Amino acid sequence: MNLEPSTRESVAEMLRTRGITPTHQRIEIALVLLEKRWHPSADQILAAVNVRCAETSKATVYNTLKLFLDKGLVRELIVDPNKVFYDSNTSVHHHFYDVVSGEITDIAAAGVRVDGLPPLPAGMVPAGIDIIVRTRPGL
Amino acid sequence: MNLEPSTRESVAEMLRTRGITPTHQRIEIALVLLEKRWHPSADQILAAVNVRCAETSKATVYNTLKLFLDKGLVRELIVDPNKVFYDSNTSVHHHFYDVVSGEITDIAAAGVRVDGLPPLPAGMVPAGIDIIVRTRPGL
DNA sequence: TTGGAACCTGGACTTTGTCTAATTGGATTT
DNA sequence: AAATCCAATTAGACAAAGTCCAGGTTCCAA
Ligand SMILES: [Mn+2]
Ligand SMILES: [Mn+2]
Ligand SMILES: [Zn+2]
Ligand SMILES: [Zn+2]
Repeated sequence: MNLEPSTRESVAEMLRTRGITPTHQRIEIALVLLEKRWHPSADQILAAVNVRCAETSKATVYNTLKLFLDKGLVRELIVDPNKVFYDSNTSVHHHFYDVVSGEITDIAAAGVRVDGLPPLPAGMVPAGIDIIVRTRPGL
Repeated sequence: MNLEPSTRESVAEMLRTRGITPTHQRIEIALVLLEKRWHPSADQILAAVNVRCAETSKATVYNTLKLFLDKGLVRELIVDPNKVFYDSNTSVHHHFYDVVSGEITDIAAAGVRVDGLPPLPAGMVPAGIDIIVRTRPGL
């Protein structure tokens, strides 16, 4: 997903492009995911979608996130033992993770090079490399 | 933790070295963690410790894992959305993760080089780099 | 022998996420 | 416009992983 000025209509169009019927709830969730560069959990998304009044259910948030994941609109970040975070930036990149505050920051993939990895286990095909640089507030 | 022929006594000694009073349960759990090169979840550890008869409780397994983690005997692997895995190999290394079977394989750190990472966010200090190479059974 | 500290335990509880059966709503047909 | 249909949504029950606590056990030192 790209970070551009997102009107409800442009988001609907983008969903259609990817073969997703743009319902009210799906548009709201997509808007929340795109509204800024962040890495929200399902809970945060639910809360953000329902700031004004409850219009979307927990089940729909989970259903929609799984749908978006499936259609490649969103990426899961497994970084915290307690919850999954969602990343609307689907281009290849990596993350800083502040183990104290839980804050996540993007690392652009351009320039990052990993050398010397051994060959994959027999019969395996690559499905992505995650680099997580864990950090802590300085001494 | 090191992978050596582990008698109950040698494990007890090792725990003492790290300032951990070696109780029956803690020794059993350490033995399970060391018995082979694997990356068990808390559940698997509980099961393994209790193969013969139930001698250790869930609470103790979680308490002990947290204690071991604290004392640097064990490392957490955050790789699966559903459960934490524990790694008795505390030397710096990385992992293959088969997203289908869930199998985890070590990648020796020797030879792996990461270049071009941006500077850490202001005021942050490094707390470790995790590289997870996700794989899938071939086409 | 007794007192205390550390340790262990069952089970209640919390959090995150899944599932299902019932309902809604919007497009399509008539 | 009314009826129809089906995908999407929903409340709430459920499941899995993990935490917490109050009471019980063990062990050691005095
Ligand atoms: Mn958890
Ligand atoms: Mn979960
Ligand atoms: Zn990101
Ligand atoms: Zn490992």
